[in-house]
Amino acid sequence: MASVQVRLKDGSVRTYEAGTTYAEIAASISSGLAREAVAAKVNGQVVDLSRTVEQDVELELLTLKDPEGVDVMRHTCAHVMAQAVARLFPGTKFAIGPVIENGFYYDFADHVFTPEDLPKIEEEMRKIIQADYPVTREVLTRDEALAMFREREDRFKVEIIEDLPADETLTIYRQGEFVDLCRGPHLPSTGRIKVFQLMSIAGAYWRGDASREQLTRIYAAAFAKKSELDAHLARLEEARQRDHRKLGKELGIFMLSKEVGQGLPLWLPRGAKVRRVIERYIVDLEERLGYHHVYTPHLASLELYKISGHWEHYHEDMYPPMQLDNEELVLRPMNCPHHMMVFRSEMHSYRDLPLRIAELGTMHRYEMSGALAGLQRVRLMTLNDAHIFLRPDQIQDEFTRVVKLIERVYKDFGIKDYYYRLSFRDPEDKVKYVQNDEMWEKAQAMLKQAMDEMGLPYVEAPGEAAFYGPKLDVQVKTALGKDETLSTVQLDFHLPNRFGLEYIGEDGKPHRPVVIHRGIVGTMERFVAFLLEQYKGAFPTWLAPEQVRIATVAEDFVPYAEQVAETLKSAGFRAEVDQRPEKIGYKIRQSQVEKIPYTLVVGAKEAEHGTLSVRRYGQGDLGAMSTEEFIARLREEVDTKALLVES
RNA sequence: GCCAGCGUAGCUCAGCAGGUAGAGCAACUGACUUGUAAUCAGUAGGUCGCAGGUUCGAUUCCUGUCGCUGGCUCCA
Repeated sequence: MASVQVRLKDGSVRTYEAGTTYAEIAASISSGLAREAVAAKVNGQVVDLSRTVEQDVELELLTLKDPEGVDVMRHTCAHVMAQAVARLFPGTKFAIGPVIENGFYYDFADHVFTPEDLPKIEEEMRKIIQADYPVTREVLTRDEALAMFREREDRFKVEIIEDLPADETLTIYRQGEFVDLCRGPHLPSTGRIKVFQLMSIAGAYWRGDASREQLTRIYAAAFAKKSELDAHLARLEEARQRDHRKLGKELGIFMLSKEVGQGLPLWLPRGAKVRRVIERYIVDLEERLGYHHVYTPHLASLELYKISGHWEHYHEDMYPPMQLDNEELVLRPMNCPHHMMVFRSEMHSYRDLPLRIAELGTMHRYEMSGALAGLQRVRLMTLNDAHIFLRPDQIQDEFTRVVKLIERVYKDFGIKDYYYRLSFRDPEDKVKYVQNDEMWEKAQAMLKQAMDEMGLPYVEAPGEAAFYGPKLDVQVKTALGKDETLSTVQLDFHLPNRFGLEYIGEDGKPHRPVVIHRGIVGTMERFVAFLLEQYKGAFPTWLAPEQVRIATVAEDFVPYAEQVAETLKSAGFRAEVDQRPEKIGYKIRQSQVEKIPYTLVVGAKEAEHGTLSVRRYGQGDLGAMSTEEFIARLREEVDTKALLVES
């Protein structure tokens, strides 16, 4: 028998006979490892402990302390769930059951699940785990596998196998009476599963394709320790508490109602105040940076969108045309064509470029009803939009300037948790994207180069581009963990052609400009939703709808409180007096619940000495100070856009 | 749009083997004139999302519809 050298994680090298299983190797190292190992990582690839070593390898034995070990457990747990479902609901068909963050899911068909089924499935899973079935691996040829799953009328598995190359060897895993087509690896036995909890039922399309069969997906969480599951559940609860829909309602930021229409938010006074501060901030900043803000109509002739190509590529997301007089009008889904027309309104010299046309552009998009979510996903939105007209040689400089602007703005809002995504076209998709291979290659390469030269990390996402060009998206996560785009920078060689844009070059001849589309704050709706979640509703002082609440200890001190409020308002701050005949404790509680940055308590002492008792949200009572001191403090906080520091 | 679940007072929620509803907070009235997270008492408020059906009788059961939630797809 040939012997092989196995290099372990600690660098030591041991010799085994070829054909030794990794489980046996684990046992030869220590009884603890024999007990705890769940899988083997061989030359970087995770495999079953039952596999054998056949040549010299690097070996790491994985336990449930390793994230990869936990993933193996999650995968086996998915099989256990499928086994439980097979026992409880015979005839259910199985699609796929992959591992995801914090757990796994499995997609089923031919059985309608209700939430009441989940405890039953969990109970059956516990029995399967208790029974501690060995999980065994078998290798089949493609034809054997095909025959097996055809026999079982498992249409999804059959389709998976049919899509694999003819010479592919396949594996199946068995545990007790259950068998599933699976690449593995798995735990040695079902009894090794630690803690899990079935979380929710959802619909999902077979292979993620909306034109295909809809399956029922059961999501589950699974961890190596109960404490980890508990922590996960606590995080979910925390997330629900910071959901912008809950906070937005509680704090009077916005409302939605079916009487107004789906996805059409009303900005309530407090939300409108926050939005106004953001709008002033970004417009002022952009004007300082050479942007020219314009106003253009929300309605447009359909002609305009035929010229731009939106009608061809984007009409499913547009409200249908209205026929009036001899005009067909649409609600605009984007501002780009209007800004193209602004550019075309006069002749431009190469010296005028870059020309930056900006607008808080309100637009309507017919989003699918199921996609709507609070302010995060709406049908009417206002974008902090701009179109920058450039010479080709200016692309990289200007792109860099825009990315720097994004970083500046994010810093001001304290946004730290984001990543860059280069969104490219899917070359296979001939319908969604305009067809011009050379343009796409050139534009995508330019974006990559610019990001590389700035030294910024990014991920690439094929199939995420706009129909007219690639883009850089800034991705953030919502409280509930969904990825969404906050800011976007898009490179466009297409619309300038469609609109026949020209500038006169140094050579006195007309040239075609390039356009950068960009949204920094993105849409006001999504941005405020994001901020609500990020700040847990406690806006920093510069953004807070009400910065100061003045609470009177008794009615006698209302005149003094009014005087203080007047002083603060004339200094440019947002202050209100709570003069109701309530106890001071009650007023303070209410001010705290409303997450107002500062609460001023005024009574006899303050009125007599002309001072204020200052309470900071998140910090508590700061003691007495003069009105001047307080204004200086406020001014400093607003000017520096200080973030809330909790003590 | 699709699959599943949910829809009771302004808000958060109870209730109902089918006999036309209840709490807390908020609102309003009154008393209390108050010192750092909820003073007390009282009043008012709901065709139980909407429309059909079953039934002597429906908030409760069934169907449809609208909306919301989770997920899929899509997207700023």
